Amino acid sequence: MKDRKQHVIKMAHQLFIDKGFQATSIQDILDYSGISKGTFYNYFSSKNELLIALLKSIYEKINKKRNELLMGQDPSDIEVFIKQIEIQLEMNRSNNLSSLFEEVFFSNDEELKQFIKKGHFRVIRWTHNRFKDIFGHDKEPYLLDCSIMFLGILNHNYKYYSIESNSRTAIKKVVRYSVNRIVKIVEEVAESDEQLLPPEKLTSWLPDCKKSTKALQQKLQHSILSLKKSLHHSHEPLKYIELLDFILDELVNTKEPRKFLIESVLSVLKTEPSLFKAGDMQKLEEQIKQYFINEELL
Amino acid sequence: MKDRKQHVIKMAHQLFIDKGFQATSIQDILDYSGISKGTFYNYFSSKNELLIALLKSIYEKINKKRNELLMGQDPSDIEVFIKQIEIQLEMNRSNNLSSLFEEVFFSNDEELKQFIKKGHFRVIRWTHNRFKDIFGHDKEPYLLDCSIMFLGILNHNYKYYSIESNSRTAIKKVVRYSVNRIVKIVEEVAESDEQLLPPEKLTSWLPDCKKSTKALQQKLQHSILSLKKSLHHSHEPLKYIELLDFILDELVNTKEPRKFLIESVLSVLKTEPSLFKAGDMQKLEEQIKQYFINEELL
DNA sequence: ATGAAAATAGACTGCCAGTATAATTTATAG
DNA sequence: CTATAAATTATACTGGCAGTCTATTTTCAT
Repeated sequence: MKDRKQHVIKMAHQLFIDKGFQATSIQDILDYSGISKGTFYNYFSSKNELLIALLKSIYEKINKKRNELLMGQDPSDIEVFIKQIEIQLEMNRSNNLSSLFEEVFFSNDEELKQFIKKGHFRVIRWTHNRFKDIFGHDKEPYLLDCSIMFLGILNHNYKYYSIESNSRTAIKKVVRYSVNRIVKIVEEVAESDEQLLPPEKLTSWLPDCKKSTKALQQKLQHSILSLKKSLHHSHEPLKYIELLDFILDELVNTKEPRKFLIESVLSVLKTEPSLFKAGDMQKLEEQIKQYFINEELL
Repeated sequence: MKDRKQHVIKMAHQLFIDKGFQATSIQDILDYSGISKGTFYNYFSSKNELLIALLKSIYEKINKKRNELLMGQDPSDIEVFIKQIEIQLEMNRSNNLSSLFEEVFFSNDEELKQFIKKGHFRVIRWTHNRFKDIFGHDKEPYLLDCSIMFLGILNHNYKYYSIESNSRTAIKKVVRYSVNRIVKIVEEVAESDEQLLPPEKLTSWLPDCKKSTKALQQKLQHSILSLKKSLHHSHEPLKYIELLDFILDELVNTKEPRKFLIESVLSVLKTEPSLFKAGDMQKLEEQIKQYFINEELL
């Protein structure tokens, strides 16, 4: 009955949008979603945990949409970036995320605070990575500052502009305006050569778990190599080798590997059960799963 | 026993700084400040009301310090502005205001939310007024946008920079950096002639109570005129006329009249009780008091 | 079909904000 | 100085909440 858990999250989300997070009591959620207390505490250890589950699912959705927009596009094309940011704001709006965030930060639950904080850091990191794509290597020393300033500008502009009109066109206007500003700021700040925070700070905020990631990558490489070897007997090895190589490349060389892509490739590979030894495929899947769990923890 | 109320506020403030607002129960406040529940609810109708009282006193302090810095200085001197912003951040830091604000916004108390929101608007308005001083009239159409962006940049930069070092020099660095950016942004945005929000929006966010203010101003003008007339018999009328004119000018032509200044001038005027008719002075004082109450309500 | 394991319902506990009432102090008038 | 009214303060009480515990039902593997 996993749908039931999803159902509870959905109902709670509705209540949060309608009444606000704080104002929604657990009893409200029980009544509205038609479950009992035992069930609730079986799913979540607290209201905060439920919120974290909800936010995670929204984060995932945003991430997925952002990645779809980038697929097959030039990463240095700023128009793509603009669309990505628009999506992000649009999702915030439709999920009442901004008010949720604001509410949430006053919580005294340390875990929830950490979660939100990590979320902010991840947004900064994502923006920073995109800025590297867009503005190029020579601007890099200034790009962490610029990411932080960009998000500050964007949030503030949106906050006050949306008082007046809170529509899709409002979002577009705000995003365009904010991006226009940051483009000039990047130029200006590089010229005046002022730096507040060196980009390396990011890795201390969000440690890459480099050791464990490295170790996992080696295991993955090994698994895939042995899979490729066992392909020699296949009648179209090239196609499968390409797929395997893609997986490896996506996991090892991409900042944020696209889970859904990898999963679809895996499913293709699994359509021919005769290709590999029974355990090998499973082993690979297990490792990939582990990899994403690792990613998630940052 | 009015000190007792102040004492409670002070003790609560300490607790808020130590444990956070949400995590502090009313019982904690009662224990820590050695009063009983009845007393507490006699002073404040709720914990939120206490918070509002606390914030008001902090706002006043900040405002006073800011005004002191501006006294006798050139308002267009950006170095003065920098010092004012530094003071503001410094006060936020020492009072743990930023975390308080963040906590507070997730409250479901509508009154408290409105209060905080109004506080944000006032900061924007103050910044906007200062920007008008600094950047001049021709930049005015862009200065509301710039105020909003400046505060976004400043907050974000400070938020993330203070993770690394949270000292007085950190504040200075962040403020200098942020001001350097906004100076260039003002130039750039004026050149590209882009506008998001027209500055008139401010008055709709913070209505001036124009009607009542206008009416009060006329009354004031009248009172002061009659006081000036009665001065003809004095042996040094000029000095007192100047003082009276100063009060009128400060109240009518200044965006944020400096209460402490006006009060000190009033006290000087009152040192010579023979100067004016008994009731006239009192009437003036009453009107000025009314004026500030009006101001406070926006 | 049966027994173990997981899911569910709802009663129960303790805490907290806010209220009502009782006791005490303070102010005022005779 | 005393009596009485008013304000202040202390504390007992209420209702609602989050979270726990236990008994019951459902699910699933064998």
